[in-house]
Amino acid sequence: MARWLVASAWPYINYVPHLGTIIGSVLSGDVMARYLRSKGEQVLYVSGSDEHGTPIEVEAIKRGITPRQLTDENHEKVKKLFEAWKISFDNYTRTESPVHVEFVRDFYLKVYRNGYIFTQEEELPYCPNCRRFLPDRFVQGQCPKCGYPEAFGDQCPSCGSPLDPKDLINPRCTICGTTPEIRSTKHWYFDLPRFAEKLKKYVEENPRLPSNARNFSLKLLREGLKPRSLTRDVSWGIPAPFPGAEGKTIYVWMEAVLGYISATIEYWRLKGEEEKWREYWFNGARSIFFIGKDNIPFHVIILPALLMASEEGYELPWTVSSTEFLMFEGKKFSKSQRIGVWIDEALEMFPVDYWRYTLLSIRPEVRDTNFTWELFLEKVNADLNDTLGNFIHRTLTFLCRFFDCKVPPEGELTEADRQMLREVERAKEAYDRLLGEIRIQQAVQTVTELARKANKYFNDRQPWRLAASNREEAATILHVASRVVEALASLLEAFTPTVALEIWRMLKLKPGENLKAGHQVALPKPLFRKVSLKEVEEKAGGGVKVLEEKVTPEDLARLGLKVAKIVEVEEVPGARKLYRIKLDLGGGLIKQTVAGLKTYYRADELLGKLVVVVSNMKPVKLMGLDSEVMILAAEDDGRVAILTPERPVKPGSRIL
RNA sequence: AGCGGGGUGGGGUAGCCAGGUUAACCCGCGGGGCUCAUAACCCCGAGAGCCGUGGUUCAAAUCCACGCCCCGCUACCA
Repeated sequence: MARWLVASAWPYINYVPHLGTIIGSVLSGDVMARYLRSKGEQVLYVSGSDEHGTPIEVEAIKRGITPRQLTDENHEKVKKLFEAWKISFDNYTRTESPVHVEFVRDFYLKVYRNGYIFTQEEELPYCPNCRRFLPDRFVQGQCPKCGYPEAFGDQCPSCGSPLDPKDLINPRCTICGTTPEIRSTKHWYFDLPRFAEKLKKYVEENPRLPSNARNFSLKLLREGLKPRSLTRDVSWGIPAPFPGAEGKTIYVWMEAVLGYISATIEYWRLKGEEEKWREYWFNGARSIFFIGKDNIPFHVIILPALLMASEEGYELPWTVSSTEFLMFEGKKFSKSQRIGVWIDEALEMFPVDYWRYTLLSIRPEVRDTNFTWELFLEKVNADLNDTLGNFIHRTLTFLCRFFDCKVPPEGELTEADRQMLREVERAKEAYDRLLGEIRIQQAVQTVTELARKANKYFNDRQPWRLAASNREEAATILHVASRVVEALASLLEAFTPTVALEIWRMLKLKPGENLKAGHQVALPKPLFRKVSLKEVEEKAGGGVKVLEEKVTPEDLARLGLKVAKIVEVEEVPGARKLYRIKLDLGGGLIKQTVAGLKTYYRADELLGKLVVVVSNMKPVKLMGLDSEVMILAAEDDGRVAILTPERPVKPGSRIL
């Protein structure tokens, strides 16, 4: 029998993960681990907290604690959260684990002795005040290409040009603001290009890789691999084991990917079976990695190359399930802008299986998908509550009301009954086939679809009509319906484990046990409840989530949209983009605005123009000048056009 | 800029790799049925011809080319 290692990407724990992080990694991995276990396979599911590196060090400094204190705290928190999310890890460990540290050092020493590591001097920005070398992201300054003042050392967010920190004008350290200097430092490199041929073969000959992972990796290989730097001048990390590398640590990415192995070792060491981990990494063991698409190079290129470089004969990743991204209400999840839902707040709002079901049913397998509250309501109310929950509840209630909560015997099956039982088998087959291809989204749908068919069956057969007149036939129908409930429990286990357990409990069965005629079930209680938009609004309030509201004519009226005529345009001393503009709003009313139009319009172009304004803006001061209204303009990729009435109307005309 | 992934009824998705019955499913919408069940459930109907153009083919949403649009990546941000 094959041994399976299920692995999910290690969350970087400078903060709690959000919904997008876990659907691609730990939640998907959990489904697969549960599924394979249910098939009787030998499965080990591992992951852990990724806790080294500059961002965590900086976060700790900000909070006045040590990095270790920070990660101790966050690791405990995240670990507990994953338990609450019912993620069935066999080992959720961390990169500070002594087993990991020891393994990484041994591993790289081996790779070093095998001759795949070399050193090189390079020049990097160094902050004399923080006394540290700065990663590119930690240097900010003016972009040499477009002049944007807040460009990062690796890229300008305004014009998109890739940059080198040395090119920035007036560079500064983002931690303390000091001007960095360029210092020379020596670093150790992993000779990745040496594995290009073998990697190409690996990718090309692995038919299981999803197309995004495959194509992206082949593209990287076509473009040519570069040596990967292995070390950093950062104190918070695993000390590099190479001779002469005192004071250097291993770059976080390059050690965290080895965590999959160290977590396996740690698991078996704790069990007292020191050598057993090898069964999960050698001799035909199969590994499945669950990651987001941003992680493809590390799992399809770098990890396999490192395994090759060890020359120990490790099995390479059997497949990598790389999802696209989950968006939140049409936007990227953003910690700084508070866009999204984090896994701690999610559970404070609704039961874990509401989330698991919704996320799994929109798992971004083909393209980016979008989480919206509207969608959440649809999944919970229509799928879970109305379809699944109601079918189970109506069946068990019927059973208790008419048959003393006892499962009746099968009796004589009609074609419709046989058809229903065939649908159960068909659903199980589809479920197996789809999960075998790691198509979780479709597999979830298969289960809901079965419940739908069961509702139809129940309706068509109308057992309530027969309960008095033809008790035997009614009995047969309820026998069949009960078996569907039983099947739903096992099919739901991987997706919504808490609900599955609850169904087993109501059936008074142990998970996986078969239902027999005469078996007594419990009085049912509803598995789900409906969620209202209002409830979401109340719970999700606090500015964390944004609900898309439809606008009424009254809302439009609130803006006080009016036509106004520009009667005066003046430059604002000292401002690069601003004009001070006076507008005639009709009836002798003159209001002033300060608008950023100077780069788009000359003063004489604006003078006399009829424009659309929001007349009841809350006044603000810009460059010390009052701005009371706002001129509406359209923006298209850097070009700006003022809105103006299509034929002349009186200033002050209302806009409807 | 280059590269990768996409553009399918009003909304959300599947189908595309392995071309082929009336383009599937959920929500929503209009009408009807049932009353066992959590105002649930079931049925019927309206609504797209699959971004555009051109090609390959007996046959294309599915393959190819070009164009337009969206998202992401470009690897010392984790």
